[in-house]
Amino acid sequence: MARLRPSDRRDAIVAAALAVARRKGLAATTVRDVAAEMGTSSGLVHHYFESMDEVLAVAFSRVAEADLERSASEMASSDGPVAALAAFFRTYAPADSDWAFQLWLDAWAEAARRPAVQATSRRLNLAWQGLLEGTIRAGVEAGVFVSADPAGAAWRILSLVDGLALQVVAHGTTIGRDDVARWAASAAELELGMPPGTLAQSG
Amino acid sequence: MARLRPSDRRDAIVAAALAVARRKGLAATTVRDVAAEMGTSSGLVHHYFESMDEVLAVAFSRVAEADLERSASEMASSDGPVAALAAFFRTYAPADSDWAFQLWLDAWAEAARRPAVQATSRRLNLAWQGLLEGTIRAGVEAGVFVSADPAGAAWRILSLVDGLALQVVAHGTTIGRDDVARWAASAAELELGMPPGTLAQSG
DNA sequence: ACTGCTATTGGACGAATGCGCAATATCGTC
DNA sequence: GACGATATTGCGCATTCGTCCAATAGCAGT
Repeated sequence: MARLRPSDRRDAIVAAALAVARRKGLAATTVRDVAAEMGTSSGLVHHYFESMDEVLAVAFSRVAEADLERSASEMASSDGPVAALAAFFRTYAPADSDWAFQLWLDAWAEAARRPAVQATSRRLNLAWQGLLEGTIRAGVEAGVFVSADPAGAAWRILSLVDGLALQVVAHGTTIGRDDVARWAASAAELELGMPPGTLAQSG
Repeated sequence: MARLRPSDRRDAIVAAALAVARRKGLAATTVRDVAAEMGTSSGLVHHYFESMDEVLAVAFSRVAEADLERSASEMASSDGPVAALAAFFRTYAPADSDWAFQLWLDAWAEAARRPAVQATSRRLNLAWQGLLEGTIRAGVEAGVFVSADPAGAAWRILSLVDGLALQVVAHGTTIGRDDVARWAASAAELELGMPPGTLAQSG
């Protein structure tokens, strides 16, 4: 196969791993799968990554990080905490693509067996929570939110969205994507002491 | 090893599989593990089950079903909807054991790729939601809960608990088991229009 | 054109997996 | 106590896994 610059090859390996993971799941993605997807030999993968665990962690991290940054930038450019919170619900992963959230499901399950995946998953979840907590604190300071425990509120809102999205992606029935958005928003209004419908108007 | 009646042996195999899964996780449970746990040969497992997949599916279904029935019976024998709800939070799986919830994580991730797992997972999740919805309707009727949408409220409470427990089991930090119980209960109080602390007193 | 660096190859290795099968042990029945 | 049915054994087979390594091939700088 063509000789690539190291940074390009690393990207190619990660991209190939994601292509396979999308088809077979993160847990079932093997070194040989990745090599075959790229059309190269399997030894090449270990020339760039210490272990398969690391490949999967980096692959997962790439998509998850991109989603996080997109939400973060949309929230940062919003006009005030209420609009930022609305932007959060609008851009949170499951809204636009099921497969990205399926990757989260895979990562959560694999975390118990793959240290690198667990570290990445935990780091990104903490980042999401921090993003929310910061917005909530800003809203409390601005007088538009009421919360005695911004950190806990952030965990509750994040967990609710994850739990609801889980039902949609894993089971694909009874709950719809629009239910997730609507219910999560109304729960947030309740949690943060906003008048019902506030978030819907700002979305 | 002692010669057992077929139905007893099947039970013993499933029990052994669960004992191993408790230690290593369901995905990492092998035929030889199960045999060693029972103190028998590995061939015996295949004499009773078509495949290892079937063993794991039955094992998962057994614990999940048992947890559900235990909660259902505790809730049914409770004194009124408030006590029933408190019983739900008290007996819901992640509260007492991490490993059972790891089974759920595995199941949710695998659901996308294995129809049999998805069917079982969906059925049991629906049962949990139904259990909650029934309790909420009873509470609304009795005048102790306020809810315009009992079905949605049940999904929100269930999803919140799942999402919080997920953080505990998958990442093992930042959030503790007691946070899950406390936060879920207070969110339920908010959701169902109960005075704060109501559930803690009934727990 | 030559040379040094390294990206890439392709297979070997050991460990682990699910599964199948002939041989053996053990029970209930007559 | 002998016999038939079958529960149980113990190992072999083919695959697959992650990892490693010596050999090869291709590019950059002189």
